Amino acid sequence: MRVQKQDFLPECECHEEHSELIEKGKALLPETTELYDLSDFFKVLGDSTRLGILFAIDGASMCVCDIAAALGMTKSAVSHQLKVLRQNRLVKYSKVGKNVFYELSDDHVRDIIEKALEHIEE
Amino acid sequence: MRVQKQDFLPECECHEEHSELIEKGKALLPETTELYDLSDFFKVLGDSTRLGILFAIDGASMCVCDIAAALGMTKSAVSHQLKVLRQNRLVKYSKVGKNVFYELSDDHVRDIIEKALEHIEE
DNA sequence: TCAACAGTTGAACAACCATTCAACTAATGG
DNA sequence: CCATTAGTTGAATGGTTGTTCAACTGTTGA
Repeated sequence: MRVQKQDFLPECECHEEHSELIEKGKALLPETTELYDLSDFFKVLGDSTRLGILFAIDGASMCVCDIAAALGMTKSAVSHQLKVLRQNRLVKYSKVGKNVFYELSDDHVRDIIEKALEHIEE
Repeated sequence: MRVQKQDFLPECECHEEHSELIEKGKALLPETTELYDLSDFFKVLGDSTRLGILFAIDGASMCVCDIAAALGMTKSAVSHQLKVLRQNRLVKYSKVGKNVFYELSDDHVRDIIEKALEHIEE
């Protein structure tokens, strides 16, 4: 969701005393586009179906039909989510006959999921 | 080991030849609850406002009013998102007079965001 | 040539979610 | 005690999004 910056400032007034703090906080903010790219990336991982797909194809590439069978979902639902993963370059695919085999595009994502798993298991 | 049949199976039939592949994929899936916990965690990070808050308070704790000023948003909107961050233990807070100061709860999250930034910058 | 199957896609629908608004609590200073 | 300000909260609203359904493409094998 694209949030618009407001032209007016929030209604409180404590920032008159904290102006340096606010400047410091502002300085830490990435570029707006970078912030959106980052949240978009996390948004892709923020769905159990898409995560399930990533886990399932970790190890060996699988065709859509098999992924659907492994997750207990329809091909259509899986295909829709594969499209999202494709558009965000988290998976790559190759056609073999009637089948389309998907696999992880790199192991950067593996690391991030690994780290997140460590975080929630504590 | 026998595969347990689900209420509905995907309508395709290629899994008859690929049954080992499917089993392999299924074996890689985490427990359902763990998958949901993981996607919930990423969901929290999948919002530019919440990410902005995390960036802003990285370095020094800030009160709600200042965070709102740094992000150019209303206190209410920020407070709602701080609640989400609180409930997921990504931030902690301390009251000082009328102000409530928020800070990052640990630097596990910093690492994950760092890694994700590396991933999208390529 | 044609039937069957793997996969994709767009529309529709429902569930979800972020912001706004207004009302509220609590702390401060006069 | 009262006015003011920081912060929270619930309801309402509008946008987003995941799944379903049906229709479609393209490949295979008979």
